[in-house]
Amino acid sequence: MQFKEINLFEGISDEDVMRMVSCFGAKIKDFGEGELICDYSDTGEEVGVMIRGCAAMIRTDENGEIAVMELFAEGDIFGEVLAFSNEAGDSVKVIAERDSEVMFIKYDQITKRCERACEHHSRLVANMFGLIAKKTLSLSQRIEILSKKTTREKLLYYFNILSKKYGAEFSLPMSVTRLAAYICADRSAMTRELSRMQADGLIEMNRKRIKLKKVV
Amino acid sequence: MQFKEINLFEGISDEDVMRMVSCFGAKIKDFGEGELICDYSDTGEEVGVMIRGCAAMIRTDENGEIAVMELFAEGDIFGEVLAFSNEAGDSVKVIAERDSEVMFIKYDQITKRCERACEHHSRLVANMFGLIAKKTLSLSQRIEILSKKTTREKLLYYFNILSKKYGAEFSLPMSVTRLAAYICADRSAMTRELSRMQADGLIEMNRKRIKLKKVV
DNA sequence: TAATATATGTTGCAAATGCAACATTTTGAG
DNA sequence: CTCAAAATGTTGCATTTGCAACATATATTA
Repeated sequence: MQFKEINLFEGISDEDVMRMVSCFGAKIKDFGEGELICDYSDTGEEVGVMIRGCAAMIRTDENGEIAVMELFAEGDIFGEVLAFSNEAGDSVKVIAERDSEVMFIKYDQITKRCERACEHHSRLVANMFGLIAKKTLSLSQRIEILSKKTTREKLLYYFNILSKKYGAEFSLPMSVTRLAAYICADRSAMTRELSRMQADGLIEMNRKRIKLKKVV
Repeated sequence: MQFKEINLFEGISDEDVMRMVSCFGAKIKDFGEGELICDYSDTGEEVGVMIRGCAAMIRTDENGEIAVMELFAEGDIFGEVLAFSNEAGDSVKVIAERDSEVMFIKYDQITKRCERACEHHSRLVANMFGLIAKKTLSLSQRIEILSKKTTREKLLYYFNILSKKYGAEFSLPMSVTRLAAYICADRSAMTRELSRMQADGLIEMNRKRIKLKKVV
């Protein structure tokens, strides 16, 4: 295991992580492909850390419609309190997409100063804040995008965010189909708008490769 | 001062709050109406706690357009890391709307275990998690709303959330105009849709008072 | 490799929406 | 109370969008 690559444990050595894990009474479990990692009907006050593999958070509504809410890769954390609202009372589950290893830590163990006063506890708390803040940021970013009126405005706003990160030429970090879902637009309508934007000389596009002509 | 009413300090006595404040080196400042509380151009690693009064987070974009992003009441916390993304590089400021009192605490003081080992430090951290989680929840709730295709679906989803909280009859927690901004719809178009929903027997509505006929 | 599933691209059409312009009501300041 | 400002309600019209039904391209698996 290389815990160093997991953001939650950044700045903490593998040995210290192991020490904290036992101090916290955290559990590490293995899951095969398709196996249920957790179910948010029974609310556990735990945070899950993807040590290895990947998983998907799946929502099933009362009509049986299934939606992938989030994908988790190695190093990602997930938990009931972390970034999803389930006001509709739908079934929300996390399912392993491959063979995976997940660590479960109780929230109150993170917030409490443990009795043995683990050296790196405050670092863990700071990392946790950082991760939640990052998630919060990506949520508010998406709200900014969704608050634009037209598909063109949504796309341009999103492309500008990407261009600030990667420059005027970049590859989409997701498929076109997923992009449509992300900006909550009909896929075909979005493709049509992308064509128009090319015709209007705003972008050049080839598959996932995009060149933003006029950076705002 | 009654710190007990401030969520961040819940479960901590006023005396202990004062003790922690001095231990943290936190500052309490007064602001008059219209005064600048903080500016996110110069990024301070602090969290602000509204002790008294209220304030607004204001964004000004490159075209000089002004938008109220958030309103803060007594007990609310705000901070750079907390729930806003500023990819567009707009000017974001927090302005006092009345005479107000604000406490500023440095993030790392919250995450670090202080040297004098304040008794209630872990309670503070837990409260902070709770507040961020609450904010995260409201953000993802808004995303759920914005992801609905039609104005009617947005409204019904939002009304159902409210009805789970307050029952089938409730008052809007904001003005109709603000509701339109919240669901990112044109105000007049939204009003039109509300009329149609009444005509279709989905709701009864009188000003802010709403009765949801068919709870989903 | 072939066969199948998935992703992408295109278009007509009906429905939903934004926008503008207006009337009316409510609120708040003096 | 009076008056002005803000909020609310209404409607016609042009634009944008979702939807359906396709064709084609790419990826995946047997």
